[in-house]
Amino acid sequence: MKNCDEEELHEERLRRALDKMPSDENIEEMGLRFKALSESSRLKILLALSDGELCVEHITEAIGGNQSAVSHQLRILKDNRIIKCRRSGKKILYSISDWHIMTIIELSKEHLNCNE
Amino acid sequence: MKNCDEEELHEERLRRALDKMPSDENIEEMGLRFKALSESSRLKILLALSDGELCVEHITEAIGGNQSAVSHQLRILKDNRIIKCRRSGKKILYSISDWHIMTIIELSKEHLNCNE
DNA sequence: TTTTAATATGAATATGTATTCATATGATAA
DNA sequence: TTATCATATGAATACATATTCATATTAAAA
Repeated sequence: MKNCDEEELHEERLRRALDKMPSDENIEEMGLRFKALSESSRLKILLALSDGELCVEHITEAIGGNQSAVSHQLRILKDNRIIKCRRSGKKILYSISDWHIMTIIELSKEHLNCNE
Repeated sequence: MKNCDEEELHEERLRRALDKMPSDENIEEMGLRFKALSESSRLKILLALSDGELCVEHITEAIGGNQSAVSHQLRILKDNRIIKCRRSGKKILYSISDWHIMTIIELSKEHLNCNE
């Protein structure tokens, strides 16, 4: 009966998919990166930094909300090595360190604007 | 003093970044998409489906865990219009509907494997 | 029509996460 | 050294999310 062929096709597909499935560890890490991009405030921070480094005050100004919340989000992005920081006088300047991530954000931005 | 120029440079940068900042609504939507990719089980489901449609039983087999958990995650992916489904006999076959998302996952997979 | 197979759903629980407030830190300026 | 400015941190709260278990749904088979 027809279902048997389909069944075999699907099993074959499943095998292929499992073969090229990344390790649990890698999948976990991919998930963590996407999670870092899953909150509006963090996305805004990254978009604000895409033209170059900014101090916390300016970042706070750019995304609205209070300074403490921004600092907490900056920490998450830094812990994920998506941004880095350096001191300059009294200010701490943050900047993008992982440009792969920015590529992904740009891609996603394009898809959103052009295709939906 | 040197800090003044830097200050102006940064204000200018901030202005430029804000100018090309997507709307809150768009940023929100980007965040939602990334959130859908932020859990290992969902990523695994999408990777498993990247070779073609599969029924829930096979998906469950592919990612481990129990059927109910998989159904819940399938629902989230479907609500986000990342996957779709159709019935075939007794089975419900799920498949990718948003190939943009798969491009993003592939990109992220490459970055993970090659550059870190 | 009744039974069975495959999947979906709801409630409960546990865990994770963002935000706020108050305060600590740490470098600089006085 | 002391005071001040910019940022970071911790605790508390409120909200979101994943997972499990038990059960509902629905199409197909008997």
